[in-house]
Amino acid sequence: MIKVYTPATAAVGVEEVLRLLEGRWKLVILFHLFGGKVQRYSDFEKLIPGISQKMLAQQLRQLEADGIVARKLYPQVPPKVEYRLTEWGQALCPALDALLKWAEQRDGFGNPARAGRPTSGGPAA
Amino acid sequence: MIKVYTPATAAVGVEEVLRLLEGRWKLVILFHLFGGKVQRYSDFEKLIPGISQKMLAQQLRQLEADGIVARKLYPQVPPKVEYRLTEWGQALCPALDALLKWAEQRDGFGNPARAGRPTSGGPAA
DNA sequence: CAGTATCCCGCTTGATACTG
DNA sequence: CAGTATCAAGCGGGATACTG
Repeated sequence: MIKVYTPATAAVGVEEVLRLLEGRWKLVILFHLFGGKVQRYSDFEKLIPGISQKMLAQQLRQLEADGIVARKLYPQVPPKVEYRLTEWGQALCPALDALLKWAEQRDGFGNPARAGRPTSGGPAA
Repeated sequence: MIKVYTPATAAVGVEEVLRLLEGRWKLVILFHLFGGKVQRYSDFEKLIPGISQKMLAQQLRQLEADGIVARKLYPQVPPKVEYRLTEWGQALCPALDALLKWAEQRDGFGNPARAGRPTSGGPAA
């Protein structure tokens, strides 16, 4: 079954994907899980400096609700929880790579080295 | 030259890309330009119901500043302005397709038909 | 250990009006 | 035709404190 998109439906489709990925910390979380890695709640707190417990929990819950990460609770005291990617979540990796590759091409197309809006750069602050 | 990413730098890279794409109307605009299509300001107003002049202008300016769309002004009265994608902007299309394809795979991985957060679906309202 | 509950602030968006 | 200017609202996110 091949889906056909109009400009409007394609845009909506991509927007839905972006909505899954938007959120100040989701990408970092994801990239700490790609490749089959498994992390505990406290691992993320160490791996991601600056994140608050509220945000960590919130972003994880959303990723879980969206079927991207899987949560495994070990009912013991003290509690132990593991996070890993779902199969579908893993499948996201190549798509994100495509975006990265696209970004890398930027200066390859005779683009005048982004005068307008530095994406991060500018002279080292 | 092959770029090497850590979880953190990869996340930042993708975030930078997402920042270019975020904005209530950018994707629709983009999809109305993919395939070499050229549009005038007023075309967008017709093609995109609900968009205000302020938002249209703003999103176009940002896309232009980011090197994704090119603006061509014909100095005449009344003014005429055309928008098209840059080469780099065109190159974004396959990457977005990858995201769309990923979204389509969702139910293919034994995902329980997204109980948590319907991305749009649910039984026809 | 792994969370939840509140309060507050900034930024993006929307509505509306005006102009070269 | 192709914009700019101004003002207010909504929502995501940060700081902080508390709990099974």
